[in-house]
Amino acid sequence: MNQIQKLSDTEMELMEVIWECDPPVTSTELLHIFAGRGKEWKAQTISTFLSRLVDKGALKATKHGRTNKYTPLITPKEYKLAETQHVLDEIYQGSVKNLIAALYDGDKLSDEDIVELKQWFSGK
Amino acid sequence: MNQIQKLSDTEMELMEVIWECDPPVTSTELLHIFAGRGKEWKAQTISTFLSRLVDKGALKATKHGRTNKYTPLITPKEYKLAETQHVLDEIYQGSVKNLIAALYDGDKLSDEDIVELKQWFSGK
DNA sequence: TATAAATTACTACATCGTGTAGTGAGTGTC
DNA sequence: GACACTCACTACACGATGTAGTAATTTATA
Repeated sequence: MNQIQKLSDTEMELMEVIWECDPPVTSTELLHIFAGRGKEWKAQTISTFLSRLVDKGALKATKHGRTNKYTPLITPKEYKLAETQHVLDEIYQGSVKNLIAALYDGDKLSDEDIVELKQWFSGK
Repeated sequence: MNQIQKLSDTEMELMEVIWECDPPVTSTELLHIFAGRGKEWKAQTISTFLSRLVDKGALKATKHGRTNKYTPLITPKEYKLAETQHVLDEIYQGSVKNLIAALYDGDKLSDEDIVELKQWFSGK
């Protein structure tokens, strides 16, 4: 399993977009997508982030002629799961029960939540 | 509810110790506690962290003569809960069910976990 | 085939958070 | 009143981050 380094907010923004539009993508495509959303980045800015994402193991670059095509090495699911696992380990000794209990004790579990979860578990 | 800023690793280390030994505490007390654990910090280093923790809203300082006494403004529970809530909101749209489902889909929920959780929920 | 246009790789740089600590000023203590 | 201690303020190096310039390479084109 690939260890993935923590991504910064902007790096995540890039990844979200890359995950959405079906990869592989080029820096120019991304440039246009972001321009369309009002993010007027310079081409180099995008390139820098792409390189860093490659360095961090989130993307793979393959040269097609003069252009790089970037492909994700992780899925959003995997990344989010890793984040979650991290929190779980750090704060709750890896125990989901501890997590749930903490939320409950902290009044973060509404009655509806509980009903929903009971139902969910009854299906397992 | 007090908004608390994110604490760095070392800041958390301080907080953990402060939470353990019953507050309020002075910088000198902390200095000795850390010295006892092999953390040979300068007095000023501790002081700086304490100020920052005050700035971040994690501690309150009250002057007793020349000395400051520091009292936590949040409990470990509260802090951890806030962290958890943050992740929950960021990644799972605040839905505990989404979280659980993601863990399940990612094979992070063992059979024992499920049994344990079912049992826990049956008590609610 | 020489040149223009595009894209990447390398480098730069300001800003911020962090870990670590010095200095000087104020305030109890003897 | 001299001394010692503690705090507030300031400093600083380092790494991450956001942003981008420059130079080299490569492709399309005149």
